[in-house]
Amino acid sequence: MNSTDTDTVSDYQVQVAVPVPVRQTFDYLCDQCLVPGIRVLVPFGQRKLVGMVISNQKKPQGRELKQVEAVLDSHPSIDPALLNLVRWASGYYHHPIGEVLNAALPSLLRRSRRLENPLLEDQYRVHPGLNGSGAQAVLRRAPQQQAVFALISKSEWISLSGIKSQSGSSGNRDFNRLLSGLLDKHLIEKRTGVPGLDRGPRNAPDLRLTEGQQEIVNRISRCLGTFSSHLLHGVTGSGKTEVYIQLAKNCIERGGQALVLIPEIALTPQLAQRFTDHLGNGVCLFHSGMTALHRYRTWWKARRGVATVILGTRSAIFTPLKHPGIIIVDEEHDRSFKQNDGFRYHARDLAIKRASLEKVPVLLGSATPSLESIKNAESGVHRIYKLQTRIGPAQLPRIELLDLKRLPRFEGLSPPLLEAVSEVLENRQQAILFINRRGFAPVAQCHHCAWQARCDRCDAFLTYHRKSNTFRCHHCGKITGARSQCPNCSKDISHVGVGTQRIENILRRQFPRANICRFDRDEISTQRKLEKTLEEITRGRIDIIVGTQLISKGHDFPGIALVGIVDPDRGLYSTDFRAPEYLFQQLTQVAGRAGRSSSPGRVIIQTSHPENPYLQMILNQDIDQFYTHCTRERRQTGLPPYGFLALWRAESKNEFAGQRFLQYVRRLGMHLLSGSDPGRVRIMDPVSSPMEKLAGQYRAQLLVRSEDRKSLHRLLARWVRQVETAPRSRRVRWSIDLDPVDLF
DNA sequence: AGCACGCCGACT
DNA sequence: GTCGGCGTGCTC
Repeated sequence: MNSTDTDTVSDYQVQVAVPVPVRQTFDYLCDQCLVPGIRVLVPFGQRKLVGMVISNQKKPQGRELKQVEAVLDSHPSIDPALLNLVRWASGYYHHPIGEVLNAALPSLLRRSRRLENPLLEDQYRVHPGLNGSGAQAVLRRAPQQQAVFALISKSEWISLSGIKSQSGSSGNRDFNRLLSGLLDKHLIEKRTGVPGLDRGPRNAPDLRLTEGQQEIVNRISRCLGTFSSHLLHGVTGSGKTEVYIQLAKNCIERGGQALVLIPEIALTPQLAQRFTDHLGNGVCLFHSGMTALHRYRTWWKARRGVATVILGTRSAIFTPLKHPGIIIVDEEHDRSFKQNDGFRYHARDLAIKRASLEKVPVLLGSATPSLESIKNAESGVHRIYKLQTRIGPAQLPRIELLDLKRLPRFEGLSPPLLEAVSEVLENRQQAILFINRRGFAPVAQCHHCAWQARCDRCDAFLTYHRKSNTFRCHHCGKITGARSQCPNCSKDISHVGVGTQRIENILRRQFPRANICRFDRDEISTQRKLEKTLEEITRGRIDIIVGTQLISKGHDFPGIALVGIVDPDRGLYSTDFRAPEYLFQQLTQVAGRAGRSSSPGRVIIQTSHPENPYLQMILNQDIDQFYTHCTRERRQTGLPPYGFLALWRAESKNEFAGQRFLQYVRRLGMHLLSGSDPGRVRIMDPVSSPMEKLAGQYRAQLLVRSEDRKSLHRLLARWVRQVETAPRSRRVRWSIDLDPVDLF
């Protein structure tokens, strides 16, 4: 253990976080002073792990420690502000710091790989000592090489990827061989370099702001350089994106970088294009659909200050910023900002925390802000701005309810809705039919013996998919071949309920001449298809779009005259206390797709419960009434944002193990509560999850409620520690979810 | 999480 | 007699 066999003297001791699910760090010796944020390779039991230095101290003391095996970074790969965010998140979410760090690092750096510039590439140019005609002669009998040579001679220093993209789709030529051929003949030369970044905006259309938009930009811009938080509540189509872009522009002019978070990759192509149009290709993307290398490149550019705007999803909240300027969270209310496995963080909340640590403003924007943000605005935490009118000639759509109790239906569609669609077609406009359910029908059953197609791994029905003739479980993803006869009595199976495929089907029969497209995850499976479909819709080549919530998020279609909501009723009767909020947000968002040009647009909602108060509020587009109503309800019941929740979850292959474990967790918690100050914390009883069986696992949960955050956290800090060290915790998979959004 | 150690059942 | 099941403990 001592350093007698080597000449090194371990003068330093470092505290290292290691990616193991243990709420604890480990100390190592090393012969140089390592600053926090540096990655190290350390021996850990029988293995070697990549860990990160959290703190250092001069004097090693006490017991024998192991040596750091290798230092992987010469500069911290996580800067101090980001490390503070990680520390804070680890404490707030009661999650092991090593795993939080893992979420914060690009995946390539989680391995024992040294920090290297991922932008370096081989570049080629025509050999400077060459005159034009010489090459022609040499390459007369090598047409392929000649083509590549011609390409290279057109530009100064071109990379392999540049050559590939410029040569078009002419087969898979072996460019490496052709290039080495040219190199051998000394016709071209090679270097390793970083591609230049043409930073200016291209074909930038005018960014003309309305008075309202400009006023908001001005007020927030005045806050650049210090922490402040802002909520932009702007109706759909009111031009929030222009506000973001102008703010980013102002921030860049002051030498800062803008971090922009968006809910899903689904809407990146359009949004990314608008940002690059105005801000040039300093705009970089970061989302899970990219390769690890591409994400690493964005990470690198952000850290070097080369990227001026980082546009990304949830996990982008951890991209390093050399000159942090502003953080923007678009569609702030969206649930996809919450990570729902492993390290369960909320990117919007981390954005606010990060802004305060980096001392920059944070802007949350939405047409339907979360109740959390509304409350924060009312209590003065956020400054609030409103955009209540649409830009240009566009007006907000008219909303109508159709009472399904009085109407016949054809495969889910009532005559007045079909009539409205037909009217839209006659006027050569476009319609969206919204049904938040994929597949053909959600239930397949036999009318004779009551057999129903169920998933054997989940408590759920199988959804029939007609196109592939399969039964699919939308919860665990299992796919089986569909059957048309009942397995018990061999009678024909009938399909109950509607999904996008069934609606598409009936529409094709009703309107055979219309161009109909389905817009759901099954149909829009790749980025490529998404872009293609969006373009077809924008060009007016599609008449009717049948879509799930995939269609409701952020897209800006000019020609939608009608939005039909086929079945909102599922959202009216849910056990989740946030169901009304989600329903309101979802319907408002999808209704917002209508009437984005001069004609106002129509929204028709079919429902069997037209008297429902929430539907009435949506009908009247009375956002204030909705928020007042919900706020009062949450306040009375002590639910978020007027109360704080934590949720223990446990799952096991054994039907009862989860609940038994949570029963034990509850006893520990009650004991802790009785010992010290009870605060205002209440521990509920363990229950099985709303869908108890999922992917073969039985799931249970235990809700903890508190009137104040402090007592909840004080309790959890000790509680989690006890649970973690209890041997029986190893018999189930358990986790703690702070501020849970889905109580499933 | 992984990996080792340890103590019980069915195998060449 | 051993191979391997997974319960338990530990990782600076």
